[in-house]
Amino acid sequence: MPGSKLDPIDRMILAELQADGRMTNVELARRVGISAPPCLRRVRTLEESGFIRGYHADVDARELGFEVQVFAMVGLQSQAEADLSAFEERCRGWPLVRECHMLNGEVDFILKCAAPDLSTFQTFLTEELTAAENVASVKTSLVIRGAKDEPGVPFDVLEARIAQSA
Amino acid sequence: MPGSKLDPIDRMILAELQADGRMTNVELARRVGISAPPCLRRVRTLEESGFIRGYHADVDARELGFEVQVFAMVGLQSQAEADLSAFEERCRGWPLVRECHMLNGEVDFILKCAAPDLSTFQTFLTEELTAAENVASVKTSLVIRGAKDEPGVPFDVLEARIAQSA
DNA sequence: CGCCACCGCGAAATATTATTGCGCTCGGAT
DNA sequence: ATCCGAGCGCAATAATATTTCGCGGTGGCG
Repeated sequence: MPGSKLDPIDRMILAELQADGRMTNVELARRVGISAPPCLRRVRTLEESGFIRGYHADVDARELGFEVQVFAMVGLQSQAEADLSAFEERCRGWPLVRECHMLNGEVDFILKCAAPDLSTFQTFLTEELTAAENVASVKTSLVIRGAKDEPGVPFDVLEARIAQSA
Repeated sequence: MPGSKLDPIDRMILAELQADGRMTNVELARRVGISAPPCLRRVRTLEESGFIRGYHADVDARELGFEVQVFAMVGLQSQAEADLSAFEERCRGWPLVRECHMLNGEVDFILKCAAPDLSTFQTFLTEELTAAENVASVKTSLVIRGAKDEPGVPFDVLEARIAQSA
């Protein structure tokens, strides 16, 4: 069972750093109830073992002029592994594509895209995405507005789950 | 035109902090080519003016036991503003819902959900989401695997755009 | 029951970093 | 040409991160 190797303090650390990735180590240590050195050791261990993949500033795309956010549902002609991988690799090369997830169901992939304006996205859509090899269908939906955007792990759910299994 | 108030150094700072949110200020200053104090002043300004919304550790959900990721397409019965807001507010209250975006097209909302296992999600789906007031239809797609996940701004696109408009 | 190796912790010392204040320079406007 | 403001770099100080060291608790084994 993944997660079992983590004690409550580790999970607190993860929750705190997810909420504020620039918290100083002393503040973090204070919040989780241990002193700074072991706290830092725990953080390093969590980083090296892959529980923490990295730290990122959350930059406001709209403020920077990226007014357009689009979800694109992509269907492929062939779902052979080689063709799936090829499409994924192509997505990684497109800067406008920020996320690419493979799905079950009628649609093969969902892409989250960001663009400065509609025409930039349209150009990408018609000349790159739709035109790409093996792409059978693309359905796009513009994001009107965002209501919630908190990537990461719901630690309250995790704690509840651990409490019940104890 | 948003973004015009930022000079190339500011944009470099944003790009660096988006890539590594825990970079020390001296390292950041070194990379963008100025000394530490003005660099820190710029970062503070970017934070206060909202270009930087915050910093977050990127926690590996799968390692923590959240094996299930699902996209849910939700259609409502009424699209009156009050009903849309009510649904958004409900989404903010659901821990399993990590993102909620309002869309154009046939579907009203797309939700990105994370759950420890399928049965937890199923319970949420049937007893909470589908059962919620004003919800007309829900279509879900399980994420088989992720191929790209880099939320944020494609700064290379931004720079190209600024270069051409200069 | 007692002994010993093994972790993880905390306190102190050191190195690194953040932060503040000040004088300088470069452009733009009068 | 001169004034003025914005932004920079430098130096000093405060805060923080990081390493080192010794202690106490725990589990395995004689």
